[in-house]
Amino acid sequence: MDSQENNSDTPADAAVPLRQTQRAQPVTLRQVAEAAGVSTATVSLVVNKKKAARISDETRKRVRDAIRDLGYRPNAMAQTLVSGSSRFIGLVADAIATTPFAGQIIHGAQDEAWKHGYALLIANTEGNRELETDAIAMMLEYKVRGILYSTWFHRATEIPNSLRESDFVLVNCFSTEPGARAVVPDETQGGRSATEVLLKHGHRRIAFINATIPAPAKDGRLRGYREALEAEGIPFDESLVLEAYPDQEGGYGATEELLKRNVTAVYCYNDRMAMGLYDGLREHGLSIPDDMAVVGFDNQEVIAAHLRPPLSTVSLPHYELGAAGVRTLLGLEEPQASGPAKINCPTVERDSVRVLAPA
Amino acid sequence: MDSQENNSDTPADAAVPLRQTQRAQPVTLRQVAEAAGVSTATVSLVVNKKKAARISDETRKRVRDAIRDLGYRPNAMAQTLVSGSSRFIGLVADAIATTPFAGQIIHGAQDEAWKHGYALLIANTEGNRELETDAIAMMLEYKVRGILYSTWFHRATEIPNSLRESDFVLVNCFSTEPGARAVVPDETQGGRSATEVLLKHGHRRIAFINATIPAPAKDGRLRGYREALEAEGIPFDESLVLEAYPDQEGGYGATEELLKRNVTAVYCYNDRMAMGLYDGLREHGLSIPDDMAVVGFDNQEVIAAHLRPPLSTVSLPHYELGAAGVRTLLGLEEPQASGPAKINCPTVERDSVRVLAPA
DNA sequence: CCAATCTGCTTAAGCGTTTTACCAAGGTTC
DNA sequence: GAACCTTGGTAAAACGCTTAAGCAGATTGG
Repeated sequence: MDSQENNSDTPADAAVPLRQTQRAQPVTLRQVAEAAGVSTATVSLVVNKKKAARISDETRKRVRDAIRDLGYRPNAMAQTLVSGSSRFIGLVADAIATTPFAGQIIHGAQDEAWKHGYALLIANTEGNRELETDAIAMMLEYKVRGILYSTWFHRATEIPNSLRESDFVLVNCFSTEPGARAVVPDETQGGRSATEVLLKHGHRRIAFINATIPAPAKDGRLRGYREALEAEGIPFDESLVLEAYPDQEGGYGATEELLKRNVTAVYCYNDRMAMGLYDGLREHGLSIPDDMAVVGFDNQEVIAAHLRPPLSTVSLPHYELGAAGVRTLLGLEEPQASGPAKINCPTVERDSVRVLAPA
Repeated sequence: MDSQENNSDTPADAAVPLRQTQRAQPVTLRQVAEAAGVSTATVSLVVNKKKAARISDETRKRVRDAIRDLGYRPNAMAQTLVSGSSRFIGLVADAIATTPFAGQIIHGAQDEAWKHGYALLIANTEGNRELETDAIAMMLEYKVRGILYSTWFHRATEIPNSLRESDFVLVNCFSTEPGARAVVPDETQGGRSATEVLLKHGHRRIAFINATIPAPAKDGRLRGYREALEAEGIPFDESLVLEAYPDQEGGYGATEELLKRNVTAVYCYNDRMAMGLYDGLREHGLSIPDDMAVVGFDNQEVIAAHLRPPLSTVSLPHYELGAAGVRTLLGLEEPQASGPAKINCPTVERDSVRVLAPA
């Protein structure tokens, strides 16, 4: 729709009054019809490029000229009203901006929705149940095609009741309820990948600093670690798994314990812990990756890419989650046999891991 | 609207078939009217709580019961169609997720829009002009109340032509064109505040590591630095202003030069530079804040709050920008005499600055 | 007891589209 | 030249809602 060109032969600033007229009262189909000397049906047929419709080229042109001259834009509300279904997809998020994560979900959802001709309607609930109900109500009133219900960290969730009135997909969260479609990151595969990066570089004694707080990520990332070790024939050694609060302080605080383990590499539950650990190791005069190889998890760009040395890590695929959520909603994704669809967490290799020098 | 309670006297799982019926064919006003034995006008009046309308309590109750039993939701499209103006505000962003910043703008805009009964329609253009035109067209077709046009970093911008067909406000960017409303961060005040944090703690020889790349921020933050010094009667010393690429590497690389300046404090163009500088200072065995006080700019949470020690900085008020954008659009903000409205950049004091020990 | 007012509701037009059914005029066919 | 088809269009209903105008019946005023 490139109808904003100035195709009149008046000077450019003549557009100003025109514009204001338009702003006050948008041009309708009827006006176009009158201008072109045809019925509204004809204009509609031309606008929608109906192949089956029999409209002469001459009339078609008259209509198109009128559209351009008047700067006509279809009223999507009216279209929706008659067609019955809107081109909206709703996205309700519990924390739009607490982390860059939610932003990525929005981004992925928006791109994918757009690709299929849908617009994204977003609402932020800040974890507030009442706001959430209102937000969902609003979306239902706008007759959205469906709703993406997302959380900023991977967790189990309850399905709000009003959500059931619409088609919906859980994004980055899941429910035990049968039949609820959901997409989540594949934590186990991520944990496996993180560990494999270390294994690939020759490390055999690898510590894992897990989180203290329970979460699907905690279990999955540990499972992946075990799986990777076992695939290499390395017996799982419980004493190499530490736990700390999953932030910088936690990583920093775990340094002492870690050094007692006599390992050559460590896999941290997340990048923030790795960031803290960097400080701890540095204080002990140890260098990364020579004295200790480190991998993180999450790929929090601002941190991981800019630590010194840049941190090898595993990406939490938020963009993909948003996009896959939309595809699932629209039924474009293979339906899962059971449980949530698991999205791959790709490895991001940087400089915090190097081939282990022979001892 | 709490209409999803199950108020029938059938068992709870009777809700399932009901739900599916609804999904197929949403309940309309007319159906409610029939169920309640009144006209659609009456239902409409009850739904919209028109005070002036004369409806008996008994009828009112019958209608409300019918609404609840049927799970009626008004069709916002139809409402919009008749009222002529939608309750949408569009937000077009050039980079939704490149940084957490855009997320904050969305968040602020969403909250404020919501407060005034508007829903946010977002589009991400990734800097692509064609996508942008399409996105704006879509918003115009949905008859948005107005459009927020935002950029992820503060800069001058051209106003896309189609944007003019609607009410609009530039957010985090501006145009030289007269009459274009805009909201931007007050870089100069921010620079002043950053410097004042240092001055307040007794520092007098304060370096400024500015960015090499031209931007409103570069000029404004420098101006603020000068103003703050001059307000304290400290002459501006050009040799204390360094320049580096505004990222971690840049900050790290500036360490040597900085140390030649014999200063007790440094104000960095942004947090990422400060992060790099932390590394550089640490390599020289210097401690923050004892050997060098540091302040940053941007308040990029993931970095600033979690550096060791946590970094004092100045906040880029993205949330406020989004919110102020909405208020400006709705005409709730005092109109600016001229130029963009400048939003305050608040100081965030952490531990990277301490009172200067007497020499 | 008639007019005026009030109460409680309904009727119907209209918002901007889409779409089905239909129509008139001209061209073929036989 | 009647029966048919084709072409190029139009008329009108419908989508779900709001709202101004109207209309009965009850109540009040004089």
